Amino acid sequence: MTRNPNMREAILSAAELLFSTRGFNAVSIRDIALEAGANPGSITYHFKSKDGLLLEIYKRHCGPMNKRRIELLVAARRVRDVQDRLEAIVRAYVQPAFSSSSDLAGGGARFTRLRAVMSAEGNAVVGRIIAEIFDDTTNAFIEAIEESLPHLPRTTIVWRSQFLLGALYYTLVSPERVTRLSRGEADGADMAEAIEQLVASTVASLQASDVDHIDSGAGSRRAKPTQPSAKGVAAKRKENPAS
Amino acid sequence: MTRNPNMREAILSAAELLFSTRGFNAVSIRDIALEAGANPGSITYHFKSKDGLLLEIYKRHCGPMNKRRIELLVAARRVRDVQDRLEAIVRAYVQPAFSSSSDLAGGGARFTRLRAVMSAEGNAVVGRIIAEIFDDTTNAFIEAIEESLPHLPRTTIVWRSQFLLGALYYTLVSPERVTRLSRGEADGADMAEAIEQLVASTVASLQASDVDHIDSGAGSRRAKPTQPSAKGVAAKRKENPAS
DNA sequence: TGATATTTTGTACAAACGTACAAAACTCGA
DNA sequence: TCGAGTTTTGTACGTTTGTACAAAATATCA
Repeated sequence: MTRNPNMREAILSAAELLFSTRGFNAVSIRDIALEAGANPGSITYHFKSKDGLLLEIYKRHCGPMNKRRIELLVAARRVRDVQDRLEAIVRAYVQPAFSSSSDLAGGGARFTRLRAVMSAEGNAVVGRIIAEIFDDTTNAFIEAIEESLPHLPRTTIVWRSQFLLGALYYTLVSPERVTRLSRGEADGADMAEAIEQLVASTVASLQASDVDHIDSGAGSRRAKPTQPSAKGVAAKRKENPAS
Repeated sequence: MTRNPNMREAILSAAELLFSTRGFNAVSIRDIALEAGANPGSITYHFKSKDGLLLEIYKRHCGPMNKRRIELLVAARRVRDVQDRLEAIVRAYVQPAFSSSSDLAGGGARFTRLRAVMSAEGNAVVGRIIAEIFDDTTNAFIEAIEESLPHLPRTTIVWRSQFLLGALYYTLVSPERVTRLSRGEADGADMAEAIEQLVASTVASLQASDVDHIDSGAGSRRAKPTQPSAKGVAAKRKENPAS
């Protein structure tokens, strides 16, 4: 069908790069054309519109990434030791976000960074995709974690999965902050190190006991200390509930 | 000096709201004027340019927020029990990001969300401010954590502080994700709950032992198991180092 | 009140935006 | 080699953008 797929690929790649670093609205079609060595007109030819281009980027990456995640998750659930299994589950979620499963070289981190930026901008085009495509995968992970940590309320797992995704995003958005604050001792752009740190941190977070809730009474409370903590720590929370 | 400060405030407030939800470039000066009930021309009168407006928003919030953080940090460092102290330190960092210390009602979370969005967009105006204004405060927190967890390498603390900030940002950027994934059992917009969950998660993360590094030799390795973990967990990291 | 300073308004403009479209260049099967 | 189909190019369009600026309105103080 397409005689020269190179240009189409070049446009997708250039758009991905620019969108993921500057945001959607800060990048013009002319910017993308320049970066890709293409003519502005050929972008509308291939992708109909700027929104269409963004949509195509998502279509390109979402499938392979989540497929890889599920593959790794299935393997992870078979791990015997609870501690090791939990780590494998978290790793199955994190790893494909950094390195692309498909042939697209190293595009994984770039696409994840793109997702972070679009999420921050509240991009309307992307808004719908998120819930439809990603929630299924995320739910599979939450279920797997629930199974490994049956004492932990689902709501707490959801909160901690939110923190994981946020940490993941921000690591890709501002890696230079890690380098700067560590005074050069650590490299925020070292993806392998980032994965290890993120997995270790998240596993520890998940293994912590549930937070103490102030509504001491009913249902949702089932603080069963799994790990350390839970001493005189509670109910300090009322001074400034925020907007 | 200013005869009617209301309009100036209204513009700042409207800009803050719009920037923090849509991003910088997606919002036009005319949008802000409409939201504030002002004339587009009066925005350039008060703030010189769109960049100047953004800068003024930062000036308005950064000082009070970091001042409050340091106040809470000083108090936190005096806590005797190590566990409680660590929690107090993390809370001192998190709490002012959600609820504004100053008179501006509930503007804390909105400004923090703005910071998240600007960070994701790689906003040039803001780029400089971050390092100058925030790093001092952040370093004070890292030092306090170092003091409470002397066995943990500074680099690891930096990584985990990165994850904390990312989690904080994303919680404000996409609260509806928490609500959705928890099937309505949790409310992602419940700031008090978010703070508790975030503090608990972060304290657990910080208390975890250092990650195992593969370069088994020299210097930076000093894995001294503080908490649970560290079993057969290591060196699984080479399959796909990412871009 | 009248003079002065400050704020708001309305309009204007050059530049950049997303997109459309006809012409040119190209590819490839027959 | 020819001709149909595909891709690329160049240009042009109507909008919207950030900003400038003179005029009008408003507040402040003698």
